[in-house]
Amino acid sequence: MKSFIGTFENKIDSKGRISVPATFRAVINAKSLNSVICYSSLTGPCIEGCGLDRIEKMVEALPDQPIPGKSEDTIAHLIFSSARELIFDSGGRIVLPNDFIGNANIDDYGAFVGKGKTFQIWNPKKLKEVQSRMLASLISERKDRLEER
Amino acid sequence: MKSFIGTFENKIDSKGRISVPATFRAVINAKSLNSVICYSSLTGPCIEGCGLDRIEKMVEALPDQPIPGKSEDTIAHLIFSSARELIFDSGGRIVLPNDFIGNANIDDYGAFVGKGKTFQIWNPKKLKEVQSRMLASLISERKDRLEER
DNA sequence: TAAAATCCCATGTCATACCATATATTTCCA
DNA sequence: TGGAAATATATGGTATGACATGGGATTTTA
Repeated sequence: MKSFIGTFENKIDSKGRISVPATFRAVINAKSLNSVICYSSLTGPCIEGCGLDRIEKMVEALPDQPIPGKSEDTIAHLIFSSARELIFDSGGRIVLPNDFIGNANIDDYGAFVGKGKTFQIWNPKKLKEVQSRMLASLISERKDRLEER
Repeated sequence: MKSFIGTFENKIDSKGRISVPATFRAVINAKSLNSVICYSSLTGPCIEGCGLDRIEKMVEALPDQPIPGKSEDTIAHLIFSSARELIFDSGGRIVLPNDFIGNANIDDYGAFVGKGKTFQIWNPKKLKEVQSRMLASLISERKDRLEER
């Protein structure tokens, strides 16, 4: 498997540890990695994650001479500065830093959400809210398009 | 055979296992795959399925930016988050996750419906209802068109 | 030296890989 | 052309191993 797909809900213990779903670990292992890179999402209350390889690609894509005010550059710096490498323990768990947990409003359970090249970690409750909102907007969009005819 | 065609009704056992029709398996095997990717349909009460190759194409097609656009993000969220790789056992069966079964209102039998590049799994009863409704609306549309002449 | 972070081992549950059987379908020979 | 053997397919059951999670030991840092 090359892509992160599926949703998996796992427990966060008192030490902030959470099991990375085995299928996600398989994606990472296929790249001969044993860690994930995580950072606070810029688009919503969740934690974003991916393999180190994707970060490196983002670095390559950046212009060498940063142009002040250029938004991609600003965004990249925001991501890089908050990103952390979280290494799997022998059981396939990672420790979620407190600021990440706080930013994502996570308490005792975390929902891993596959998004293809990346994944996200959500408060399960919040995730359901957002997803139903997304579904609703998709349906209303379709309706609009039909009515346009 | 390259496309999923035909309808096949198979039993679901107590573990959620169901035989994938041999002709569908042949389509998958022709791509040197031994699994199907399934996800809850966004358009009706059924399970959608295809080969991993189709999903990977979708992943590649999505722009990979630090901050994704809203509509791409919605699609990625709704499809990839519910998608799962279901691997054939030695007898050519897959295990249907419970949430898929619930979403599609399936109980003891599942109907595989070929749709060309994809297939669907339905509650056989529900499928008949929907199909007869489709047929009826198609006939009435034709009638309208004939009367216009 | 105390507190926190990291590593290592231990356990119960559940999924799945494997084997077995029955039914349907095809093939091949009389 | 008919019938029997061989094959493929669908379905049932079991046991092993993987996975998620808990706790303690060791190391690091403040």
